[in-house]
Amino acid sequence: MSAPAPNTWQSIEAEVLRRIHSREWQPGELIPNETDLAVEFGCARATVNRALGALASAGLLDRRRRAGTRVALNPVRRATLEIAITRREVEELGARYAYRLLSCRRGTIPAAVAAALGLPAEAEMLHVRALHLADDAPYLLEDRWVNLAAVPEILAADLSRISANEWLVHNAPYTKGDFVFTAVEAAPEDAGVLAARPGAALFVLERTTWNGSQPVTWVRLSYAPGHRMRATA
Amino acid sequence: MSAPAPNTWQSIEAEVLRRIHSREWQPGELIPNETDLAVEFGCARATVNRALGALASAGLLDRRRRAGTRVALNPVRRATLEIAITRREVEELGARYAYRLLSCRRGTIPAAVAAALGLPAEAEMLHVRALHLADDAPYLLEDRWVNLAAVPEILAADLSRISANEWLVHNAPYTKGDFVFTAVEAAPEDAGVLAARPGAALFVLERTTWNGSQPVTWVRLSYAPGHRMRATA
DNA sequence: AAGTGGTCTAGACCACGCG
DNA sequence: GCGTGGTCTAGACCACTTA
Repeated sequence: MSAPAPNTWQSIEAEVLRRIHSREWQPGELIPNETDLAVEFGCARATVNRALGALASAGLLDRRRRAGTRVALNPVRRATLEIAITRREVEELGARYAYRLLSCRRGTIPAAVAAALGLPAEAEMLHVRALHLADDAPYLLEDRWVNLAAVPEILAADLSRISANEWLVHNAPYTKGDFVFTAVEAAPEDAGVLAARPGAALFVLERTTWNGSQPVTWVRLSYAPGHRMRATA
Repeated sequence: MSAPAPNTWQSIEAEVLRRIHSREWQPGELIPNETDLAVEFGCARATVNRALGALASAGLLDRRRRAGTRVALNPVRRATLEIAITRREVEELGARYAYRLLSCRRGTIPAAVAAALGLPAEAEMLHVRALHLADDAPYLLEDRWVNLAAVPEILAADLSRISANEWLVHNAPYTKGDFVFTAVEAAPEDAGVLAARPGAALFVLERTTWNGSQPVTWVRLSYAPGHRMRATA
């Protein structure tokens, strides 16, 4: 007999994963409870709990008190996207970052933005349009509305030097964010800024953020044609 | 004095988050170690560890052994996308799901697919094209290459009844997946299938999956115009 | 060398939700 | 009611990394 395995929670996670993949435990099937598995693996229940918790948060197990733990019938894979400051996103591509403020003024929001934020149309907002560049080529067009009731200090920021994106990340935490990814055909005015052909397919990310229940900002990021956003799971 | 808080790990996470947001702990700053925080909060170190671990995995703290825990200088927000079976995706929209197999035959892979999978060009592959529909309208065009060395059993599946998507989720687990999101202009042949105008902007998801080190499948999902993919953080 | 986070243990209590 | 997972505790050992 070799020495027993160290029984880390990762090793138990791997063993459980093996049993799922090998169909030893079938989709939908109830697996033994934590106490029994702890005995089988010769470890503490907390260790089993950690391993099963990780698999549950990965979508491979369904766990419910009293009802026990089952192998997920329809495993939902979760892909994690890392959303960094645009400046760092560009720098990590190995490109030189530049930034240009296009316009910045107070105004009232379009109905669609008001609806997304849950604000009245007459709310005091700051509208910012800015272009982010990578190696002098247009990289991303930022079209943003900031709720001045939530972040009045942004009026004192010099948005021609620091992007609203970066200023907000450093100065306006948010507790909740909604992300929507779409593809749109470039509108003529956006195409001009992005050096794209009108009608070109643009990858667009719309983000709405709240701090607690207070809406903070709505932003539409239109990437230059050909952009690829990566994720891993 | 009121009774002490129950000191769940969530309550400690919330308190640490409050200190970060309030700038009591500044970006880049070293925060007290787990032992000291456990004393301050009047709880076990494991509880502090769990709370700080959650914040670190959310990207708000940087933790390193010996070096301690710092407030992240550039918090990287992580958005989680749930990737379900297409059938369920449609059904959860409240629409009636339908599926149509367009073509299915063995063949050799294009160079780009071979490169993504890390396979030689002459690998034995199955090429599947299929259309997923929501309420009889084209929803998603699936263009897939399956590595027959990894999943020979798929030849026995009736892919005119169950989609390759669904068959693979239930029969071919993967351990690693790469996702790429882009926007492309609809090619004439794809536009026809999707009932879209040639040149329309399509939201595209390319996924490459491996089981261990063995490539399993490469798939390109082209959504009908107007598709919105949502995520939360 | 020494201090930090990472993890395991054994035990306990509790919240939830099915029957 | 009661079995399940969820969590907390107190203590211990270890791994990593920086000084």
